[in-house]
Amino acid sequence: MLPHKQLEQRLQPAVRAVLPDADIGSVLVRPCPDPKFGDYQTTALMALAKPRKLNPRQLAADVLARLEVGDLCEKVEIAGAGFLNFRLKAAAVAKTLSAAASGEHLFFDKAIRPRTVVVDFSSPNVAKPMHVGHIRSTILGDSLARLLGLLGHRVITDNHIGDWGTQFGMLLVGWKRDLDPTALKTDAIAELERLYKRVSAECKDNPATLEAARQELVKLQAGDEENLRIWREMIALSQVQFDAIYARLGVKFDHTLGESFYNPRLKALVDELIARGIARESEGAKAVFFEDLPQLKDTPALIQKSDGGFNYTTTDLATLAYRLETWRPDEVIYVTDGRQQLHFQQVFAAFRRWHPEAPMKLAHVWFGSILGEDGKPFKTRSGETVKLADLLDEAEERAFKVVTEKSPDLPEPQRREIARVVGIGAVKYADLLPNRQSDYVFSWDKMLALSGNTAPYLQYACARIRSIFRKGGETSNREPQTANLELAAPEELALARHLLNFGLVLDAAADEYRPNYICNYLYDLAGHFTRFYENCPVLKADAAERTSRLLLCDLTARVLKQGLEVLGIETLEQM
RNA sequence: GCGCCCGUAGCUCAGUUGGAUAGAGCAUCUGCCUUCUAAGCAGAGGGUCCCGCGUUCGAGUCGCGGCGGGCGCGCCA
Repeated sequence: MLPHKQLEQRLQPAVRAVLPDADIGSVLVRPCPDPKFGDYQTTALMALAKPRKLNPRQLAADVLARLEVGDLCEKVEIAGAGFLNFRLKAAAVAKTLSAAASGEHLFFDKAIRPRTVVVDFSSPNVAKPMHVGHIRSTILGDSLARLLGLLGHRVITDNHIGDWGTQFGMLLVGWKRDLDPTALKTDAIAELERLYKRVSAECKDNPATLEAARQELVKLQAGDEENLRIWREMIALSQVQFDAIYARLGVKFDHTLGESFYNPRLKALVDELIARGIARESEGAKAVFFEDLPQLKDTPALIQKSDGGFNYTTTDLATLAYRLETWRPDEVIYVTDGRQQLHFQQVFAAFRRWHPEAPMKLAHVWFGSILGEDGKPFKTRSGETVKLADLLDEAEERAFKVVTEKSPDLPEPQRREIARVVGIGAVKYADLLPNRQSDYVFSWDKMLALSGNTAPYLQYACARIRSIFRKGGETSNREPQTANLELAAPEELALARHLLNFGLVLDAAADEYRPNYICNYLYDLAGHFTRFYENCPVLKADAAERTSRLLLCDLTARVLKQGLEVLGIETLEQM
């Protein structure tokens, strides 16, 4: 068991003995903000003392009197207003490292109660190019899915693509009137986009075109065979594009059940909600009202339009019902931008009324918008969005220039491969590092930066470690020599102690759906490693020290690699 | 009008049950490659955490009121 958990396990009964009514679940042990205070601390005693009007330092002393941690820690200190500070014995740190080296754990624990979690993310639209607007959902969602999986949960990823809706009326008009088969072969999405824009523009000042689009849509919805065939082809062509992007990003889905998949369920859904009094007619449409919810009382959710058509609230409700009956999940997570907060509040609230017995947690994990330098939603100068494929190309190209500059002797194919891993990693990391709820201003230079707190910095640390093993003729270091594990230099101790906190960070990131905690942890880890690297020679050290340091290097590399893997970022042997 | 989010160093941003002297990156300046990869390291400068009041032993974090900005609010998704 990890030291901070052992401390909690011993601290909690001690607190209970002193304060029998206390909620010991709040008695947690966390890393100290500054190593001068110790390795771990608890601030819980001050919080417990307050409502009881106890002297917090006296309470700390009383708890301390009942606490036996001498095997793990140096003398426990009561500090400040009532902090309890723990400093691990070097032997306790070494023991945890040895356990990790022998494969018992990698400084984290699997969930005690595994859950089934559906993660809904990415959701691009058919017939449109994937652009930078899709990147956050895709990368954040993928990372959360990986993280939950690593922690032992059963994860189901589902790409709820936009394969249905009014845009298909216009696309069908364009396809029938103006399709360029050659262009379709060369770049299907560009051709579909061209058709859509052309018809869409025409609709604005030509009512006849608008009517034609409406007619094509009605025919499609009525099951017209030709329109269905064209529609299916557009989906297939789009899927090719999606797959190409996902392959580059290393993103995989268990299911791709688009909006159209739920069409057959929508009418019955609305009928049931009406019959049960959950929805009612309003101004010709059908809507769910939430008079009893202060947040939503003025914003009913439409589930059927006055023309009989359904909208995305209807589809999302049907989707939830399908997921409930198909996978029986404990939780469904939606990863979308923050502008859909109201929508998901409505969907969740409506679903609760429809299926009050369903035990699943519903989470809307939202993120901020990508803005242009003018502070408005991001577009290029010509008004286009930046295509995701172009962004990835540029990332790899810039990385290739740097690799070529730094490692001119490597053969080109290897430099290309390094550039791919570095470039894609940089893009992902740039997206995962900020707090997801912040808006951010898109900048090529920031997105593609290769120095400072970036993925390449972490990959570089990995590559340096691998280089040590290559130079030392070591393959890996799976046989720990516990007796020889010496943590003497301050840089060694700092690095070792930081390794112990990997699991704390993974748990926090999963609880709050915030992979940026992992980014910051890994950046600190790489920093600790680099300082160790600068100050503690490994291969030139004496036998015992060398063994000890190789072990430290190996564990660091494994945590870095695992951490980056959770972020969906690859590592390299050399760069 | 109602609701959600944001305001932290010149710029971009972190900041884990409220916790100890608020941290990074970029940019600027000074050092460090005959020693395991300098995509790096060491150091310097840089702060009214938007303002005010309140709760608390303790507030960037919680509450209230302002100011400034972004977004959303029935037939698009």
